Amino acid sequence: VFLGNLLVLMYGKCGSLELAVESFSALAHPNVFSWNILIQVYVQHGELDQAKVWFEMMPGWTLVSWNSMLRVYAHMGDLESAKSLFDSMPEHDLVAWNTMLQVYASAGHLSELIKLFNSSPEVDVFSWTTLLAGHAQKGQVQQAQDVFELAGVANVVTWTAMLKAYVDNGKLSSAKFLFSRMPEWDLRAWNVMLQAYAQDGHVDEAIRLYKSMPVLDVVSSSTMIVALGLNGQLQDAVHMFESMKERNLVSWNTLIAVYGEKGDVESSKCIFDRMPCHDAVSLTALLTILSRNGHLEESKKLFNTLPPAA
RNA sequence: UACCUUAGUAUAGAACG
Repeated sequence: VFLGNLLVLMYGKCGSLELAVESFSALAHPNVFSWNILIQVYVQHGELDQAKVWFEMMPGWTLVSWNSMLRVYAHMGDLESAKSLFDSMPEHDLVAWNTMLQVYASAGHLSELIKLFNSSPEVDVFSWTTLLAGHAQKGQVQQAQDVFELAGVANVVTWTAMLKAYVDNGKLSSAKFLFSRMPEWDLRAWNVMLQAYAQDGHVDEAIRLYKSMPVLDVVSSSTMIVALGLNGQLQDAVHMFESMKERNLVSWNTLIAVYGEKGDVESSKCIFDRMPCHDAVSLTALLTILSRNGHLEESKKLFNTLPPAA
């Protein structure tokens, strides 16, 4: 069972729901861990409704199960269900409180978030970071900064959340300063800084940072594609795309959008056709590009190929 | 003894402002 659990987890992390479920069903006697892992896998794949179904099907629950379900509600934005689950849980640990904080944060209920933070019996770096991000998301940079300074605990995630707060609110110089003072950097931190340069049109700085990064991923690349493409270096953007070893849906969608911004409808279409699969973003991107450039008929035609909505 | 849960990154549109 122990090894079987690990297997379910591994499949879940490495992409395949089917394999994960298969190995779950292969377990002769799944225990609470197995069930918790199964739910977790579904959450990671965004299959929230199914995660809930599994949760209700479980023979028994632990704190971890309830916490996982709280997270499901957080993702669904279902504040009421989250609240009532939280209230009906027989006990709460720090993770439960933190997850509930996250519920309010993702629902955008800042005042409730603050209230709950203040009534938490105990807080840690997770709680502080959630509080910080909650303020940032509402554009309250100064308050976010206050939280950052008040916290007294900060790890690379906290620093990055603060960095993002500056970036999202157009404070590039503060962002640069903070970035230079970070005790350590990881891929996400670099990517946020890259994004800062990209959205401000500082292509050269972006390129310099990109070249100095010890690790890169698909996020770094698509960020650079936008930076290059929208700032007069479309060729380089395309070149970067073509030389990517791994692409995901976002990589493709990004290039479609960049071509669209440049009014190059043909190339957008071409990329769209080359993609291995599409999602709602790819479709709406191409639809708007077509219609904005006077290809209304073609846009309609594409729209009509869509399966009827649920 | 061992396995599970919480915070920070990229792409389209729409709404609110």
